[in-house]
Amino acid sequence: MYDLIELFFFAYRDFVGDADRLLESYRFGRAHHRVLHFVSRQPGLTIAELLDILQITKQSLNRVLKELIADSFVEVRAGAQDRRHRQLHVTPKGARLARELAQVQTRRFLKAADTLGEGGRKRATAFLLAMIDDKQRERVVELIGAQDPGESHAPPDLRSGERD
Amino acid sequence: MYDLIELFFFAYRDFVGDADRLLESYRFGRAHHRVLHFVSRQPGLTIAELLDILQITKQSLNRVLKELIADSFVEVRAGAQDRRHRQLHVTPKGARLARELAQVQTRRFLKAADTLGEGGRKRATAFLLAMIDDKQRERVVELIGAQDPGESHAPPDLRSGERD
DNA sequence: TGAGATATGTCAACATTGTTGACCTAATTG
DNA sequence: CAATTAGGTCAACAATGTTGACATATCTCA
Repeated sequence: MYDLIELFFFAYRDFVGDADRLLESYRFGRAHHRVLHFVSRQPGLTIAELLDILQITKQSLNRVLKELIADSFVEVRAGAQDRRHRQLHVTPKGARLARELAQVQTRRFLKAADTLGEGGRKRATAFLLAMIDDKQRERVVELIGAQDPGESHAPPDLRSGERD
Repeated sequence: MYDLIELFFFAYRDFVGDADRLLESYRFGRAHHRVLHFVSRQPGLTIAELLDILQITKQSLNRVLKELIADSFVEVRAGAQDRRHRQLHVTPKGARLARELAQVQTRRFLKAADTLGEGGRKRATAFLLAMIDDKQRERVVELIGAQDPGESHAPPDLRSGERD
């Protein structure tokens, strides 16, 4: 399986490389990307939920989150029921960057799917899913299944008011 | 493609997590792992070749390589024809660790292949290969195709006159 | 109401791994 | 011998992770 080990390494590197190049001009790093991505995907996410997804410490999260907020890519609101919670949302500017980032990475998937032909995407999904820890898989399925995949006309998830 | 983006992220994280846990007891990090892995895969690799594979600076490489050498996981020999070259080899101890690391990661692939059934491995390989930069792909193919996969008694690759 | 528990923020120190830039040695090559 | 090449090393710095300690706001419950 040496070849798979190496392929995974190179493929992941090229995959994140796409985003890295884009992020450079904003002087952001991968950590910013991850935060922006998940906040954009799950509007209203709280700090605790985000920590749970990223599996980093709050100090590490806070460093990048502070910058995203200072630069108006992410917005914080107090929780409605429990005002201790911080609900994170992307601003229009943040949504735009998140979309751009997703686009370059999507392009790579599309090209790959094209190469693989019929059913390529489905099988890639199955493969990646199978590579995830048993204990994490269910949670990840929920996470990615929770939202509609992409460009469809899905209802904006009660997003709470931000629109371009 | 949001789901694929996220799946790739989680899958890669769990994948390297396996090795991380093992490396901890040796007080090594991922950087050490990568070096050990490629040296073990391509005995006689030179510094320049390794830099080319890893795409990091020689200063960064040297930091971890020095430790691997000091702890006798990797061994350096002067090139046979050109004594400026350093030819890197794993020691028996290094080979053992490299094998252990490959094993935990292989286990994950095997489990995934099992889940996916017939042809799963082949398609996973195709997918990962398709995800690699066009410009890098050929080189990667050479890299992973160059060596026999695993435990066999392959001839030491004629690389340049260095012999045990 | 007051005492905890909970969610978050923040300060400081440190580890790992990447970077740039400068400079050094040894070996090869023309 | 002079220039080039392969590699080593020092120093400084950046990004992102960690631990530990402590502060604040808010909620919950007796």
